This record gives sequence, C-alpha cells and structure tokens, in this order.
Amino acid sequence: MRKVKPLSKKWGVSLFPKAPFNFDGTVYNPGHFPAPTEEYRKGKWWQALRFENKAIGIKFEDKGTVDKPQVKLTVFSERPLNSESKNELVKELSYRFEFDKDISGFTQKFKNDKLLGPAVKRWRGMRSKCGYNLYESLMIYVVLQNATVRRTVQMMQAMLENYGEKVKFDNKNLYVVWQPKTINEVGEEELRQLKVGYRAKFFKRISEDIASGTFDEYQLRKLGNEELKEKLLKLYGIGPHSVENLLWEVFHRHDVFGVLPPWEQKIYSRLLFSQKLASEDKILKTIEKRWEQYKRLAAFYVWTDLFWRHKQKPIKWLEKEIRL
DNA sequence: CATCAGGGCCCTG
DNA sequence: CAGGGCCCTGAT
Repeated sequence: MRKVKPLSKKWGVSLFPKAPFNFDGTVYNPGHFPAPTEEYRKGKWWQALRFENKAIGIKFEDKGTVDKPQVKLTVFSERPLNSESKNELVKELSYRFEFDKDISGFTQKFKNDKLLGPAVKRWRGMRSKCGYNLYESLMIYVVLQNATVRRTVQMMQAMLENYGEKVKFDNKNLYVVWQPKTINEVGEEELRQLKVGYRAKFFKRISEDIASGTFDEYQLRKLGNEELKEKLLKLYGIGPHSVENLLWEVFHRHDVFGVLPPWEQKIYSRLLFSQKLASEDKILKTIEKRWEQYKRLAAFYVWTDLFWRHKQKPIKWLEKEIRL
C-alpha cells in the first residue's frame, strides 16, 4: 500500500536522568492499549514520532540503574539532524519522559505508605511519560472514547494505515501519527468509512484547531492547572475525562486528580479498599488526603504496579474489568 | 434474533 | 444538571 520511509541516518547520545529513575516503569505503560507507533522490550524502547515536522525514530536503551541512571538515545532520521535540532530534541524528550524531574521527595515520603509503599519499592523512579506531542495525544484520546480496547486498536490501525507515515528504523516498522493538515484535506465521510463513527467530526475539528496554531503546546505548558484545563476543554470532542488525562500525561501535572470514570472507579475501589465498588467521592477524598500534591503520581504508582503484576501473573478480577 | 454498553462528549431542555 | 443520541462491535 503505502511506501515505507527508511530512516537510515543515525545519531546517538547518552542521557542522565535524575535519580531515582526507573527505566522500564517510565518508558512502558502496561495499562495502555498497544499501538503500532511504539515497541517495548525489557530495557529497550522504540518509538516513531514527528519532530520539527519530520518523521523520526527514537530508541532508548537502559544503561544504568535506578540510583545511577543512564539512558542511551539513538535517533534515526531520513536526513542528518543539525546540532540545534539535536539539542532541541533532547530537550523535548527530557520533557516528555520527565528525565530531569526530581521525584526523590515523593519516593522518600511514601516509601512506608501502606498502600503506596509496596508500589514505590517495586517501581521507585517511575515517571509520567508521554512520548507524543499534544496533537498526537489528542488523536489517541479520541479513539479511546467510548470504545473497547479492541475497537480502539482497530480505529487507530485504520487511521495510521491511511493517513500516517510508515517508517523503518533499527529493523522496526512503525507508524508516525498523521498530521493535522492531512486530516483537514480529508472529508468527514471518508473518515467515517474507516469506522471511526462520530469521532470523524472530532478528528476534523481538533485538526483544524491545532493547524490554526491556537493551541500552542509550548505556551500551554506554562499555564497553571485551572487555566490549562479551561483552555483544553475548548477543543471539540475533548471533555473532562480527556482533559484529566492530558494534564497528567502530556503536561505532567502530578497534582491533578478530580475525575473518576466508572471503569477506573471499580479498579481503585479494589486497590484502595479491597471492595467491589466504593463511591467516587470516597475514592477521590482518600486520594487527596493521603497523597496531597502528589496524588496523581501516587495513584499512577498503585495503578501501574497492578498492571505490571497482572502482566507477570494474570489477576482474575482485573482480567474481567479489562474489556477487550 | 434483538438489545446493550463500552477506557465520553455534545446538545438540549 | 439530567438525559438522550451518537458510530460501531462484541457480549449476552
């Protein structure tokens, strides 16, 4: 079908994240749906992404320990990057993967917390990462809405096959997410043929807004939580739940946790109270009281620890909640 | 076979 | 603020 673009130029550099840093816990999220834009193996991470408007591939390799972190970054591109681009890319990846964030205060404070302690012991140094830019993330949140995992995967695959860019690097074939302008040139009907349903309109409207430059990612990063929420909520098709996820994953706000959808409610009920269903209010209040300004990061630790345990040894009740 | 909710959001009243 | 509708799918 579409041509594969080989990314044959290579450049590498060593990065030194702030300790404690957990490589696998940071780069890979076992709770996320699988996307053909990225690949994980223990100690290694590949991702295709768009940077400065060009398709590139990145590879991270774990070369250190939690207390003496070192990551080898290899960048694959069609043409060689100039030194300014290299610097910018490293800066951007450091933001997206929180390499420079010091979370030692958090891990120290909660190492003996009854609920959080065990997760901190296992995953000390795990961070909030999002390898994608704002637009790419918005597209992902749209396919996640009101759909089961399988359908999300189908929609993403269809969109990538038709509008994404297929690249090859380091023996991996991966997709780079489509661009706003590509979607702007496609009719809503054509999108609907890919069985994305009413989301077609969301794709169109969001792509228009992003292409217009009204939502500059770098400017948004400077905003406070409330202002940022308000702004993102203006995107058509992006509601309270998606905004929460954006603040946590894309904007790395560790202190925002105010929305609890039913699916997550069930899982946190088990995690926090070992009961089938606790009220939303009870869960949110508990999280707030126990973990304060670290509440989102803390919840992420107990949540992700659960999914890792599930990956290693399936947990029956969780299996039932993860609807394929 | 029909019905229904799903890892939400928009719009209306 | 509550509730119906939305695209499509797989589960029941």
